[in-house]
Amino acid sequence: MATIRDVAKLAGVGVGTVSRVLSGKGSVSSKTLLKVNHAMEVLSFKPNIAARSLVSKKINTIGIWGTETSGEINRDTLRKIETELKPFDVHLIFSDGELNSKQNPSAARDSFDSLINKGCDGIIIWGSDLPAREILQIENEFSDITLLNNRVELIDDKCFYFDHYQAGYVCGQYLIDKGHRDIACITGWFKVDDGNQRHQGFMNAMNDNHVDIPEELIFEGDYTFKKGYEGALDLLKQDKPFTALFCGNDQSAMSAIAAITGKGLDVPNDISVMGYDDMNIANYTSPPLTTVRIPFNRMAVAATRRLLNGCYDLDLKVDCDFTVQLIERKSVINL
Amino acid sequence: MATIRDVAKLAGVGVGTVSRVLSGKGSVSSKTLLKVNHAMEVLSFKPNIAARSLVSKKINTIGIWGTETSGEINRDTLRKIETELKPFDVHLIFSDGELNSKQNPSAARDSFDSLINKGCDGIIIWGSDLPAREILQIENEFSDITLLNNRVELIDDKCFYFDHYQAGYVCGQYLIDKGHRDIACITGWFKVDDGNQRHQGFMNAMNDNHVDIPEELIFEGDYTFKKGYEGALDLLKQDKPFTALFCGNDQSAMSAIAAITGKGLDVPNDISVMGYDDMNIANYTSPPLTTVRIPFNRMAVAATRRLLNGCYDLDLKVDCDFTVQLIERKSVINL
DNA sequence: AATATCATTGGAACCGGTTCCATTTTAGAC
DNA sequence: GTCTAAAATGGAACCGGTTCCAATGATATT
Repeated sequence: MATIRDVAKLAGVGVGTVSRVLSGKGSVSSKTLLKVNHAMEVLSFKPNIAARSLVSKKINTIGIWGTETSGEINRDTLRKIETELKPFDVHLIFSDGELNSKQNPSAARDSFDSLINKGCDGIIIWGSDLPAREILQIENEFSDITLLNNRVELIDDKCFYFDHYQAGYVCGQYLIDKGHRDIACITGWFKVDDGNQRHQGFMNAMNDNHVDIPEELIFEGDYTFKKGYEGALDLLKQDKPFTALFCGNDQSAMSAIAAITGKGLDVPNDISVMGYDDMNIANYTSPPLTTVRIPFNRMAVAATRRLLNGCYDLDLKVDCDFTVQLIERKSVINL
Repeated sequence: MATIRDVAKLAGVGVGTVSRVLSGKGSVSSKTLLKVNHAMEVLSFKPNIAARSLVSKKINTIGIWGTETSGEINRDTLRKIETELKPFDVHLIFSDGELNSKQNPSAARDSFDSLINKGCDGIIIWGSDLPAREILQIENEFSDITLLNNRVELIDDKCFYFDHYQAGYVCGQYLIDKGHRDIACITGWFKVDDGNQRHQGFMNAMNDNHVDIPEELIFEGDYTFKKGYEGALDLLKQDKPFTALFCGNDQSAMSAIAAITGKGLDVPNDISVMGYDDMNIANYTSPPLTTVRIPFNRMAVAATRRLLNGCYDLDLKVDCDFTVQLIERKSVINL
């Protein structure tokens, strides 16, 4: 592997000159430029990233951290983030908080620390799995972070969150407007803030409309396909008929539909099912899912830009306006 | 940020000694060990990764590259790969070949090069989007690669592929065994080898059983939800009734079911649908999908280990035996 | 007590870039 | 042709680790 000194020697110039050519900063005569470029070509010179990082103190990678269940770290979103990073030649590494959590209870923090030890220029923290206290401490020792789908009071400018309370309320109100009164729930994951918020919003919509949901019709889920399926079967077994089911996310809604259909009932004619998130799959369930659109991708892009601004002293525009949008498809009918 | 020299000074020892403590190699008296550890603690010393990489010529990250449509680079698989890397403190960065491919036709290669320029210790190449000639050239200049779901003759030991021909044949034979004779297809993506292979296997099963599929009942898909949906609608419009539909992957099967159901037909009673891959979603479609299991995760783990062995001179066990398994659920009936 | 052996240690040199400054070259003004 | 300002250039010093070797200290052997 050729080094900058090899290039300098071959081109008959000093290393400083080659470096100037490389960076495009400082002045270089056009004659020298040609010589150097030619030498780089001949030696197929590639600058060593480690040497560069040693001086710049930037490794041009940012980390993203979140737990398996806390949200939708899906490929599509990751790709959106990558697209933001690409123009600045920044790469993304991720670390999964839930990894090995059974063997090691502190795995969440461990996996986070692995991003810090790696020396990432910045970290996107997805979800609210880390206590606020710890986040503030991290922010203090290692300032370049942004939070996605989480809110911590003292660093509000670094938080990109969504009003899940309102979205939950919208869902509840929608089902009521459609004439449903016997309603069941497969909730999100209560260990995580947004799961509570959307449930609270939903329940308050029920309250405000004087609709009572018996406890047996509330199943605590965790956003997975598995729990959605089990939850629907469990709810059907209760001695309380219902005409609508609200699910904490689209994945559990999809598997709930599978469970309901598997029992010989029809969605939406026997039971309406409402999702939450508007993931890609929501278009292609049978029937297509009525749901509420959470602009995760836009939030992720905003969090990424905020982070880039902080890490690399940029001034990218950051969008902060995230609103609820109800997406009516075929899984909820008018009673 | 404290450096190794700060630690040495505080502990009253030389930098070599601190380095020896850090690496655990070479001998250090227990008294000195204590002093050094204490100094590191006090200064909350974290070794600088860039400086380390500069010497070791390893950046402890590997890259994974593949295009959007070529396969199932899903979160689950990435997580499996990460789990393999974690014990060796290696991170994963990925680059998406399909990114911006509309604006820039050479984007696939660009995104690959970005991994090389980054200086990754090794790269997993997923799918067969890169021509064999280019792969061999890459292997030549940059030997640490493994191929996942692709086969290139001269570097067979670095390839982890699956017999899609056989799997396609199994699917065809299964539908025939179930009594189906009027069969339609939404194929995989023909630009990619495995798409051809599974289709070829399937068609040969048809041939061997003297079943003829009219051209109108073969829709060329691309593995996406979208094409699956459109494909099913297109096939239903043809003037050729069919009792079974074979899809190139589970995603297109799922959306095909949505399309068929949306037209008021029943799966499987009117039309049986067969998937391919056995992704997680296959359990939760309505009805649950009969499909064929492709052990992507195991293949990915094998490719990862092979790469680790090459990059870091390890000797991990590499599994190479990947066999077809038919998964019967509810989307195909006996005629 | 003298010697051999081995454990322990300090620190210079190195990895391959960037930065900065002193020096040389060039171009323009008179 | 001389003077001056600006452009262009070379290379030492530096970033923060690792490696290696010479030097020292400790222990065992005779």
